[in-house]
Amino acid sequence: MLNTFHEQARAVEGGFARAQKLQNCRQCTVRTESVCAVLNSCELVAFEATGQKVSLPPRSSIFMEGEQATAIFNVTSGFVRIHRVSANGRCQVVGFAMPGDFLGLPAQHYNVSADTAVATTLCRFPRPAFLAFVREHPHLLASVHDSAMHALHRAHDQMLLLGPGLANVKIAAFLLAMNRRWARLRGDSDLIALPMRRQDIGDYLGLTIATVSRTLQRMSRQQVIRIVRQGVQILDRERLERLSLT
Amino acid sequence: MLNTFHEQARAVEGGFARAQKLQNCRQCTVRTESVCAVLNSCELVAFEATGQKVSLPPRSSIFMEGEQATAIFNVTSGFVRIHRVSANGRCQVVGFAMPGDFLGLPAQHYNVSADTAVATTLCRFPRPAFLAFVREHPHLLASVHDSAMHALHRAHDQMLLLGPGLANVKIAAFLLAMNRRWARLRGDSDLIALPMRRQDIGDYLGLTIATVSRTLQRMSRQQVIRIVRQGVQILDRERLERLSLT
DNA sequence: CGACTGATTGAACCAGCTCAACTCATGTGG
DNA sequence: CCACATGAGTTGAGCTGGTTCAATCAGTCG
Repeated sequence: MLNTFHEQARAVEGGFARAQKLQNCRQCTVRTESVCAVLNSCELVAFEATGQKVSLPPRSSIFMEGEQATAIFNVTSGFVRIHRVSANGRCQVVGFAMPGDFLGLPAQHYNVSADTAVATTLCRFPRPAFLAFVREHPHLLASVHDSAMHALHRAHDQMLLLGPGLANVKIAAFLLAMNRRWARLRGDSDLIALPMRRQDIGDYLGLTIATVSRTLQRMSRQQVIRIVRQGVQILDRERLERLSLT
Repeated sequence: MLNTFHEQARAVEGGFARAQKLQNCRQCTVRTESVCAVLNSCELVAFEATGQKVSLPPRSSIFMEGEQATAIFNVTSGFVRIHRVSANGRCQVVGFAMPGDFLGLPAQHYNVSADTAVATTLCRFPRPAFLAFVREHPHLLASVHDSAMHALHRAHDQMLLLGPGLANVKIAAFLLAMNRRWARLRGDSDLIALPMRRQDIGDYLGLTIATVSRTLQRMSRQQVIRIVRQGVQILDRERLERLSLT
């Protein structure tokens, strides 16, 4: 087990054995959800050659705010928490990345930190190789740009939640949003996986861990949800939706 | 004076006389701050041909969330408020655009609303023409993408402010951020123009108008700032910076 | 001069915060 | 196998900063 951020960072750099050559992009289960979807099979082979596969244990750092951006990533399994720390020390989770999502959109320096919530696998593309590939394939840039626009849109969505508002509403809207995101990957289901900690939910919504816990428990008592290991189950979706609008 | 959103929208579409042919991009005062900066003078002439100049009175709509995106804009003077309205009716200001900023980054539909805070002039580029031009000039796409990444970064900055935190801190950080943005355009100054209403500042920071007003008045009483018409003057920058970190 | 919009100010209230105790599951080492 | 340490989550009591609601003030524009 890796214990310091420094060791964890080195794992991602490829210094550890868990980084392997990338193979079989064509069989990749999240390809259709990812920026790679716009590449044809020929381009995919060339793209594949520039990347490597990385497996990380839970709670390890992928990259940190302010670091030189040496690579961009594509999440293939697991769950990633993206956050920033403000001058006064408050941690703001600005998003969660799940399989198919793109990390570290090409800027000189990472402007957020990313770490794994659970065991996670990623495709890692060194930045120079990625930039060179993009120059040759402008439609990939268009796709990356689309992905950035989606990220911006989600950021705006989150702002609506972050501001003032009842904890009930925030949590309900958050649960429904997570449900929709999982549905895109795994199909509709009443079960919502929540691989992150209560603290992360709080830092995402601008609530304390105590309020998150109380609110979930209240919803559970009211038979709106059932709290299960690593997630919740929706019992009364209509009521949850009504809550999220109030 | 245009009174309804509908009339205002038509003004921007070019139905009114205030839309004119675009000229003199080379003399444009904000060109170096804008995405156009990457175009050489030859490209600039071609680009210029696709756009038109639009002048709008204060408090008029540029585009609205959900509308078909028919054009993209570049602010050349004035001040623009960008916002979204949540399901429960709360208005969240997600950003302000000032001269040099790009509006309506190319997506199928606008996903935010934009309206002018004061009299504003914009370059308007019809979407099809813009997309065609970008296809011919991939480095402009790169520039637009950079601009989007900046917008994403600013969105993350704002999230840090939006969450929990004392009104003092939010307002101080907001004032300093506005000061920095104006400094890029007009050079360093103690005067901070605030062309938006108190309500907009509140909707931006997740505070009510009452709190915004009280907080500014308190800072004024404490000789940290002086409240002037359409803005504030920094009297004690060091103290303001200390406040913003607390 | 009124009418109107925006800003300021006051008083009472309340949702979520703080702080702290407690539970529960997990893992560790003797 | 148990004793213990650890970390996450839950729950309680009291506090507080910002909200709400409402009144007042100050420009601005017919």
